[in-house]
Amino acid sequence: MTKPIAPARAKPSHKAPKPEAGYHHGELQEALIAASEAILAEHGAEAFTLREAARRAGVSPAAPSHHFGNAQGLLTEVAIRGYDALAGALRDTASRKQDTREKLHAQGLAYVEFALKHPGRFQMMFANKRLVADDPRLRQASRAAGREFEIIIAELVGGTPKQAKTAAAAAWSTVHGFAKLALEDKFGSVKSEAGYREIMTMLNHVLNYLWPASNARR
Amino acid sequence: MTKPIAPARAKPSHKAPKPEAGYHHGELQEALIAASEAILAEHGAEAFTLREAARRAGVSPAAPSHHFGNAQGLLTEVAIRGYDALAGALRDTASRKQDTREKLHAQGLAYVEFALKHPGRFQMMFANKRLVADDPRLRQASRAAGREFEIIIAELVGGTPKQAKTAAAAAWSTVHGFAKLALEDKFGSVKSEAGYREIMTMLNHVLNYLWPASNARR
DNA sequence: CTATCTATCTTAACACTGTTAAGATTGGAC
DNA sequence: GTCCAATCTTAACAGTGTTAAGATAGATAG
Repeated sequence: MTKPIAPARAKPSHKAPKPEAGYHHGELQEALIAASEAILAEHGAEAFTLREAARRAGVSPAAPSHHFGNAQGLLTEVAIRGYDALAGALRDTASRKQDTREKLHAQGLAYVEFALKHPGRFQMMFANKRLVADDPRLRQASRAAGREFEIIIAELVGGTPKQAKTAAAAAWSTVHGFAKLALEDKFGSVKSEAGYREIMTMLNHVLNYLWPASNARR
Repeated sequence: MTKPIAPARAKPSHKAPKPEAGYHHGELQEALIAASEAILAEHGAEAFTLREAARRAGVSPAAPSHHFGNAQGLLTEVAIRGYDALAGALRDTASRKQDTREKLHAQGLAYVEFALKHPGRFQMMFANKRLVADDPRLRQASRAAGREFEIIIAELVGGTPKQAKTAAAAAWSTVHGFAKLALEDKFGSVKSEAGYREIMTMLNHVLNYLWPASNARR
């Protein structure tokens, strides 16, 4: 599945000057993924439609099946990239701080920021039933993102691996729950810029409130 | 919308011994809600279908519209009852403990237990886009459930109302995030009885890990 | 250079879905 | 006893994901 990455843009050298003539080439996968991400960004996770993705990519509704099998396959690819982006954001954030405690705090902020700025993608990443939940690459991408947390946590709390895992689960739960509740407007509207900033300062308080405990326990 | 609660079961006294003859009467709302809850319990939130709910209630696909407007209306009613049940569970749980700290801990366990035992209902309660998100009764029911947390939290941490709200948000985020992540299999499979118990003991550790801080700060 | 092969895409169809308008049926109000 | 408003059905519409069968194009082999 997912093809061998395509032969690096095979050029139709003799005819058709524009690459959009007749048939798509190796770019369809990317075009479909991009189209899907655009839908998620513009209208949220529930608005995704395989046909709309195909429409935006300029192909027939049946075309995606040859590359991704079905809608779940395409969305799984989108989710994998989402986890990669999330892991990258968490890693970048941590790298910008010196103090371990600050790294964790910054990661918490970055996690929620990611969720609130890319709600459609974020929701889809955690909509197992719309994905191929047991896809190895998806599972690995998800675990890799979680590991970014564990690395900092282990540095902070020490203890046995199991203790670190529990602490990481606690941290992840907090920021994930906060993000989810915020996205469901449980802390007020997140649409306006003012609402967004209010929620982020609230998160700041929440993190300062909960996580000092981890610091004291090493 | 949602009708004036129906005239208390108008009996077809003279004909038709069985109440299932020809037309439904004041019981359709209840029948549809029950059918919807059954679908959620059996196959999860994504499996819900208005037509299937109508099918189970023994009516045509168009019948629900007269009572709930559309699918969102019906699901909103289901979500309201879900929040009521959740609030009741949280209240009952708290009432069974003496120590405030234990009340909070027990509520955390009860929250996740509710989510894991009624995943379909729980997921639907937090699927704003599938509900009439601004329905006053829904908002009130949601707030009432959240208040069960705030009551205990305020008792535990004291401080200003805003501090209490922040602490409640922290507590709610933790258990909500844990439940959500568990439901997406991020802590291992929750299907088996063994997996369920493992996750609940993990939650126990998480709560003991995070919330003692609240205790120390009063 | 030509023939063939295989991946890619389209067309057409199927079984679904939610929603709506128009008509039938009912029980109770007047 | 007649009308009325609520309730339900029938029928239709636009839209969905998926599949099978056929068309097309690019690469490959002779």
